[in-house]
Amino acid sequence: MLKKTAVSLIGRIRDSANRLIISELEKHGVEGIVPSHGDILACLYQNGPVTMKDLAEYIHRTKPTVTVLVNKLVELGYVTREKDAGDNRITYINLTEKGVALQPVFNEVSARLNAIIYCGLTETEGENFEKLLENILRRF
Amino acid sequence: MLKKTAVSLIGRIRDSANRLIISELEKHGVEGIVPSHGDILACLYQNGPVTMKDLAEYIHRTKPTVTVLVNKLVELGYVTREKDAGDNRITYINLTEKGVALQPVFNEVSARLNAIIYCGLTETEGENFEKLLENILRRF
DNA sequence: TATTGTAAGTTAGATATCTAACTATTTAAA
DNA sequence: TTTAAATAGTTAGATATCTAACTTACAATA
Repeated sequence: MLKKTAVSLIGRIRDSANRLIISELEKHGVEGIVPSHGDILACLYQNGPVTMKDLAEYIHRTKPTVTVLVNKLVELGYVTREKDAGDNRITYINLTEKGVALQPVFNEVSARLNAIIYCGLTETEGENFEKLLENILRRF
Repeated sequence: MLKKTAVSLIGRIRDSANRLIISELEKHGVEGIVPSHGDILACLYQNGPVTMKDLAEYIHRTKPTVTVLVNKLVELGYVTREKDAGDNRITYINLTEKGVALQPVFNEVSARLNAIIYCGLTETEGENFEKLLENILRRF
């Protein structure tokens, strides 16, 4: 018998994941960073300098939100803004040394989070879970 | 091969679900209501008058958040506050007629959302999915 | 070339959410 | 009985998020 609790559970898992990320980062002495900031840093670790527009797409947030998030990361010294030489509308976001230095911490937090999510699942079950989530997302 | 995308997908499904709820409610002429307001109304539909404290527990939000959410629902005319006669610290939240009248709309939106989530799953698969989500949540 | 449109980014204003601090009331302990 | 502790709820202040409107720069078309 279905309980129809999936939506609620998904919301609560997201909340729990966000809290865990914030508290793990604080344990490593990193303060003022929330998961969306982490998404931005993750994008920069993977792709190098990225425009505001591409950042917004990557982290699935609007451009004004990304402006606010990047402002914060600039204040905290993790990234810098840089105007594109050819097209003056475009701003590239770059990691600073401090930003680069954060990568091992992020990998650790990420591993801890994925351990909680995937723990107890076989490889196949994990793959099926991911496929199921992808299919759900596609139906919206 | 695991992609380790589950956390990200869960976050995006939540965002999509929230957007769907808001847009479906607006289609029915209901404005200014977000999913957390819906959680409060759902609690009232199921349990009748409830205290602020119990509401907070039920919807997994803090008391100050519930205060804000209830303020909004009062402004919009869906609920009223009522002091407990015996213990003056306690406030009960009651549905108004307008609040009760919203129940069918909520049921419809809820059905639409669950159709998206559970569509394509057999009964057993749905149950396993719910169990999996419950287990993940328990591990945090 | 001038005008019109499009694209990138920020600013403004609103809101849900949190933590911390506060008020008011009830309960417990001295 | 008086004082201390616990409980219910709100207020204050901060922040991430959104939509709408704005600015600036480039592109296209007349």
